[in-house]
Amino acid sequence: MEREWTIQEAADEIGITPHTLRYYEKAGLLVPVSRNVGGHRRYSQREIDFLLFLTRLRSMGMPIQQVKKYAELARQGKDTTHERGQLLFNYRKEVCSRISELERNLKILDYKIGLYRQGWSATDGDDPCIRELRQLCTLMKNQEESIETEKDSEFTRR
Amino acid sequence: MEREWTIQEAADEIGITPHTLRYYEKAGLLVPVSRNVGGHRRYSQREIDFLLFLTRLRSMGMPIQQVKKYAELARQGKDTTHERGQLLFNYRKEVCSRISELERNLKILDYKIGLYRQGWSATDGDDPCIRELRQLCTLMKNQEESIETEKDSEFTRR
DNA sequence: TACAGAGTTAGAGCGCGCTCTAAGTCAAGG
DNA sequence: CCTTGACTTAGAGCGCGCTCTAACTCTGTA
Repeated sequence: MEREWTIQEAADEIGITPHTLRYYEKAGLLVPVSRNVGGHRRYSQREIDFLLFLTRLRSMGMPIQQVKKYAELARQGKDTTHERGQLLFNYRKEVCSRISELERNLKILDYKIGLYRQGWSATDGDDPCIRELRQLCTLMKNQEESIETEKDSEFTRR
Repeated sequence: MEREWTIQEAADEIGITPHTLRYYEKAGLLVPVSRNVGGHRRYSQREIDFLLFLTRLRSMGMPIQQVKKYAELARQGKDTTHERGQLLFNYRKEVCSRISELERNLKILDYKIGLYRQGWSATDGDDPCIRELRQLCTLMKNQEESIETEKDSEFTRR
């Protein structure tokens, strides 16, 4: 076996464009990939798998720089296992709080949609529950501001 | 009463900067706000409330253009009630699918974190469950691609 | 009245993450 | 061998959402 993929094949497999794949390489998300005699890139299963995971991180919203950090650690091998775990664990917390922020904001959206379903419009006068909505919005805003993620808290190798 | 807010006060209330507030006005998210004799902006409670809601939309990730669309409809008054409801309802669906995408990706993250907790590293050889992870990643990728939101489906004024 | 500090404008700049271009090289079927 | 299409590079461009600058004006307290 030892199958190899061209850049187009790899891109299709991963769900990005060849452009982006080269960009990721230049940006340091991957170590320069091997080439055939003519200088064309050839991707191994291992690289595809790694990229599949990196694109999951990206699609969760992890910034390129942080993905790069993770990739560099992974390249450095075993010594960085714990640090990588910590990095992913911290990011997990971020994702969780983003999810709950979305869910909190969704409540406001649902409240408004509810009003619209009843045919309400601002020109009827104030939103009947404007005070509640105002409170809700201000609350959300403040909760966002107060999210000071206490870092490195609970990830430990057991 | 009829309290008015300066741009700085309004910005503090809403949780953005005066710069951004002016930018929103220029971008058409608000109709040009009233001025005092010297030409300084003065915000009313009504405008603050409206902005509080718009910033909720923004922090859910709604693009400026779409927020603008909503704001324009709101300005046009009662006739657009249903359309505004529809707009918010469609966006609600988007937010929901983003949340579930995040949750699906979180599973992959948790899986990896689990491996790291056990002290695993890529240099030990392949991820012990690489086939599963690969499958999982590919699956996520495909689910993302196949989200073709059937628009305008279920919002109806009852 | 003076003066610090807050406000005004048009427009430039920036960080992010791609995305595309141009000009050239390689691969492979007929 | 020729041709077509995929690949290569360095670097420019872009869309988004702010964010800042410069040069100026207004406000309000001492």
